[in-house]
Amino acid sequence: MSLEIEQQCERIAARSVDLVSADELKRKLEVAEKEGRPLRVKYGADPSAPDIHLGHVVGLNKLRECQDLGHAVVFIIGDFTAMIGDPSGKSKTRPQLSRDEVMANAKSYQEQVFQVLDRDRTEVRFNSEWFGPMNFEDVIRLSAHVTVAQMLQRDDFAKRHADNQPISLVEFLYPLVQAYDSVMVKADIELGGTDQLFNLLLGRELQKIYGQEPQVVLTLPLIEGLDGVQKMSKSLNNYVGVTDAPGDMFGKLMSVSDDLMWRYFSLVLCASDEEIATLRKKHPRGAKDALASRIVAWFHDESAARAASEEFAKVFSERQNPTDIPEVVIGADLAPDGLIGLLTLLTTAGLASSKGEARRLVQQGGVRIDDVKVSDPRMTVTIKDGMVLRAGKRGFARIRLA
RNA sequence: GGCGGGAUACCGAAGCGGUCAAACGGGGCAGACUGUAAAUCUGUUGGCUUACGCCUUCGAAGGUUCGAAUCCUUCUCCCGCCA
Repeated sequence: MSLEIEQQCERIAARSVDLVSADELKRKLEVAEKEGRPLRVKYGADPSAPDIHLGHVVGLNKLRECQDLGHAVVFIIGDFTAMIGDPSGKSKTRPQLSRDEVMANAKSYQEQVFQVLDRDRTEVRFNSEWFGPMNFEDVIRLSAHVTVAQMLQRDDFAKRHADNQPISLVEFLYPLVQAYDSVMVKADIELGGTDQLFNLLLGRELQKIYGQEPQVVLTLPLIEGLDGVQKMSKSLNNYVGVTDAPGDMFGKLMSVSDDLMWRYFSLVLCASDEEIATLRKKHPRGAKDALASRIVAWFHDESAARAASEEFAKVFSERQNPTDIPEVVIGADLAPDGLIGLLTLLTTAGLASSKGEARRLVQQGGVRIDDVKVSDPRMTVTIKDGMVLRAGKRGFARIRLA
């Protein structure tokens, strides 16, 4: 029996960065088993952006593992927080959202989340449930529990304070809000990215103050985005969304650097070290194809993954035209006698946002008509119905005459 | 309340009367190469124009000047320090 606890502990701690503390976790697991109740694993989500990406999946995977061990996930949607506005990791204040926006986001959020989580072992809560009814007096009482010095222990606060960067009072309130969530749901474990460590620990402090046993804190690595350096986030546009179309998803994953792909294998696909060691022996191109295929298959299906892989090879390895090319209808008014200026053609086809950009594309040798390179920006094109215009590696349009 | 600092193109950041559509870095885009939309290297990166050139842009509005991102005035916003 105790061996089993040992194993559970290991499973839960796998891939994690911080665990506060292993002993407490063990004890909680023992008590839970004795009492025959699941542990409550809390995870907070910010519904200010409606779509989840692979960065979130890292945490969701861990939650799913906990569920598979028989525990319960308390998934908190920070609807109250989002309506106030949210300071992002870039230390900028996000715009506040209306109730309707938040609810719409929360809905699509849940749909996506349950592609990873087990619905039956998940309790979804909105934190407006307890923050909504609070009045200002309650807020003051709550904030009295924490000192400014404590707040300044948080790394980014300390840094910004030292650099004379502004810190809004509201930002001091957020960790408190999150910590109070833990009190309200009586969390046994809280999970978050490494940037959440302070907030998670504050949850422990607050729980103690409210006479509860402090939650175990578990942090997971923040996965780097497509740029390979900064953490994956929507605002940096370096993310792979779980709702991305199969082709886009596959392509984005193929653009992950060779070094980074192993982290994706581990954190997104939960591949074991042995499995990764085996994959490392393969050609990186093949390993990356496997990575992309598996992720596409997960969030779409096998056939979509196969199709995406084949399409990718066709377009980027063999430099052929893709199977589906968006069609652009050229009106007769734009092309009298079927003649049109090359630059006008490129902009109306949506392959360049201005004639200047179109000219640049042509001059740099990035434009082809029916696979024939064109290099004169001044050229006039005779339109043939069905001709394929290519701009750069990814821009395609099939021209249709009106 | 007092004092100081700042607002420049997608972002960061130079420039401090003409040679500024504005250095440099990042990002983006393109090309070469390749195993890929990896890595690396090169080019390019306000709009219109075949081009000469023209137009818009340096927080906002006025002003000085032959000429302003650069000087003056007012305004708006942001930040810090001392109270």
